[in-house]
Amino acid sequence: MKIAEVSERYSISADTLRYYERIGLIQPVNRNESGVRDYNENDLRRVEFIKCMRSAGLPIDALIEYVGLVQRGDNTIEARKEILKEQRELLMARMQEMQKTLDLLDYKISVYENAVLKKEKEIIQIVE
Amino acid sequence: MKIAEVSERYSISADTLRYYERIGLIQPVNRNESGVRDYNENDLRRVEFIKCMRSAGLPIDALIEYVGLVQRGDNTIEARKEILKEQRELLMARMQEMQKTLDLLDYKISVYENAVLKKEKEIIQIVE
DNA sequence: ACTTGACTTAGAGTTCACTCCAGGTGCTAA
DNA sequence: TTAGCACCTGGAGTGAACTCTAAGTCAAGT
Repeated sequence: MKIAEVSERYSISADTLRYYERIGLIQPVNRNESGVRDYNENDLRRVEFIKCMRSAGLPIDALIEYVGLVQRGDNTIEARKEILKEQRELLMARMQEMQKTLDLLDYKISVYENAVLKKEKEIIQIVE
Repeated sequence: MKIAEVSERYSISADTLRYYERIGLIQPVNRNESGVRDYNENDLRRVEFIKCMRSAGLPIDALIEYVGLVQRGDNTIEARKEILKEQRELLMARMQEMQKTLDLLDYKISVYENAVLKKEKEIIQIVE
């Protein structure tokens, strides 16, 4: 599969796919005789994994480290697990922050709803 | 309260606090006779609000727009509510993405745990 | 009187993660 | 056989959000 189709399938620009490969976030993809990338099943699974991790904001350098360990093979399992666990903790922390913000947003929105209601009833109220 | 104390209290650098004020994310703070910022209760609440919103990744330009409307006063309530609602939706979407990633991380970590267990078993078998 | 240290400003620099560009190669189809 | 298109590369440019620097002011302590 050529880069355009991969780009289309995962909604990642071809530029970004090449960039990911250049910086070692995706392992080098096989080329056909004229040097054009030809993604195989494995490559696609890797692209999908990286897309998922990046969409949650996992930093590129942590992912490069992880991918490097995967390439180095079997006796890196413990180290890989540790990276994932660390990123998992960071992700949970961020999600908890976001939940707090979401709660505050919900509260503020409800205050505004009430303010609008009151206004409709011709009562003026100052809300911030 | 001077900038250093605000910075300390909310773990936001003084540079960032000044930057936020410069770009209109925080309303101009009163100064003492020698031009030094003196944050009052209101300023602190605004700083805390911005900190909360930024920690969840709400973009600065949306927040500037919101803060601008707050300053313009009462007949901007509907517009303010709309901004908050929009940001709320975006936030929820991001959290859902992150939940997917968290699930995948959990799955991967469990696979690694099993892999480690198997290796230990193999080693034991070899030893025995 | 002088040093120290916290504050001020405008503006430059940094980091992250892309995104774009110029110039070039190679397949395909009229 | 030439036009068009998708692809390639190395490197420059971008946008968001800070972060740092230089040069200066001011109040307090020695």
